Amino acid sequence: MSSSGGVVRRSLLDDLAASMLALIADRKLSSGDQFESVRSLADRFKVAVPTVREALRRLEATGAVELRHGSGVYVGPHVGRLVLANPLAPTPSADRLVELLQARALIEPPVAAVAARVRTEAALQQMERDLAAAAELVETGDHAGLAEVNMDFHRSLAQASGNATLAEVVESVTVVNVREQLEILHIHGDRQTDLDEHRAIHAAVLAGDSELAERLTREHLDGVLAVINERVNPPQDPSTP
Amino acid sequence: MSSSGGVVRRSLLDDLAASMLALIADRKLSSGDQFESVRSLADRFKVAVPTVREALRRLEATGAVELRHGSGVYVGPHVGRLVLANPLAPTPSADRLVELLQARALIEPPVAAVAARVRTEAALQQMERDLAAAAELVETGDHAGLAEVNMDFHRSLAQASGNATLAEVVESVTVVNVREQLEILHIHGDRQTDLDEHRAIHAAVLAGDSELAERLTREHLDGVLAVINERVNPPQDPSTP
DNA sequence: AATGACCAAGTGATCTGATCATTTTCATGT
DNA sequence: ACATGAAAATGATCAGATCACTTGGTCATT
Repeated sequence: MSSSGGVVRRSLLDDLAASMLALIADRKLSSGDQFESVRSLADRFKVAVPTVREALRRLEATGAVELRHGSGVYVGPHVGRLVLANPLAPTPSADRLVELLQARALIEPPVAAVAARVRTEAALQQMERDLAAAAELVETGDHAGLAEVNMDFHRSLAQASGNATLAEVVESVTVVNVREQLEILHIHGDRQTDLDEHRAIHAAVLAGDSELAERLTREHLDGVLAVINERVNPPQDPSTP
Repeated sequence: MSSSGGVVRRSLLDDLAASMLALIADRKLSSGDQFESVRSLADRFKVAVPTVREALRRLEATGAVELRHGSGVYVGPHVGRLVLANPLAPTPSADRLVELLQARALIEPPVAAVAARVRTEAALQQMERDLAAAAELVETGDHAGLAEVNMDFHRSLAQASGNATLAEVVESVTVVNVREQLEILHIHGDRQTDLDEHRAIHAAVLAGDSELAERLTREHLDGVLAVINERVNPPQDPSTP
């Protein structure tokens, strides 16, 4: 009988996917490295090509690998992550958007506080680059690009906490789909204000003032949330019930 | 030409996966419902069986569908989610485990506070069921089962916040892999104490005392974190450098 | 009538082998 | 040195076949 007590039922595919991940780990491959061709994998594991491809699709779905037509199989950007944004998630509804922002307003301020205490060097520099890029895009009026860079800032802030799991959580809730949704709803805060607030947060983190960083981040996200709430749930006029 | 203005480069597989999700949405299928056979899908979309299977594997990886051998294709438990735990994640290292707990200790207390304000009815009842199950398992000494039910309690707590995104985040960071890791490290807090603390949190939420719920949750998780930290980073003895 | 063994249809899992499409490489010619 | 274009490597898709598992019904046994 099985020694682990568990059922040995794992399908060929489960084994395959696990083996391929193990292979990547053994070779110490990391994001962007080329892996191995589909055919050679099929040969190595003594299975047919379509089977290998199914296993690869599974890995691909979580960002563990990438399949580039005509080029090869590569290690993906999310290999080894614990929490991810659902890559198949549809553009969220307005309600879901509010929920998402509420979640961020709850999670990110404490993360900023930690970031101010830890201050990972690389992340600080990344924040500065994000701010510079944002300033540039405010000038040129590239609103779509600006929205992305602003998200990048929040992710870099989370990186500064030095906690990879926290960074993954924040990255997961700062998904880009949201940008589309914001544009659909024609929600735009004052872009210069956003930039100023981001700069203030960065300064607080740089100074190691965790309380200030937390408060500024909370105020910033609450502000965004207020704008969105106003759009999604227009304030009731008491005179017209 | 394309009406959406986006790049039309999406591969056949992207279209397939998206179409199948749309089909599920159109039919208003939800978790557990039977979908459609692989062969009929291949027929419907005029593609070969292996292609359909690749697309299904992609959906399967995010919990959008399930393939049951000999039975059929079913809608999965995570369809429509925004944030998920990486289903392919390896059992985390000790360091990663500490990070994960730190993240939970940061995120869950404010969630508990919201839960105490909102108090979703169904979630409250679920918490009670979890507590009852936990009490049972404390008696029978089923430690593995107990660890799972304790995780369930934290998930139910997050559910009570009424914010699906928050619940998804909490579920993602309360992955079961951690149980294995805890057992590997032989980390066990006092099980009766855990149960008592969970009961106290539940009571605070039930009473709508958000400050208390937050504090209790924080103390609870900090306690767990302290135990783990002690194991992973044994306190330095100054007399033996 | 209830139970259990057995069979058959439906369905997923895997294989084989081929062909098409894209990328990359590299020899060739200017 | 550079541009060109063929050739090789590689992923994408197809077609059809066979194996394995689940399920529901049949039928004999109790």
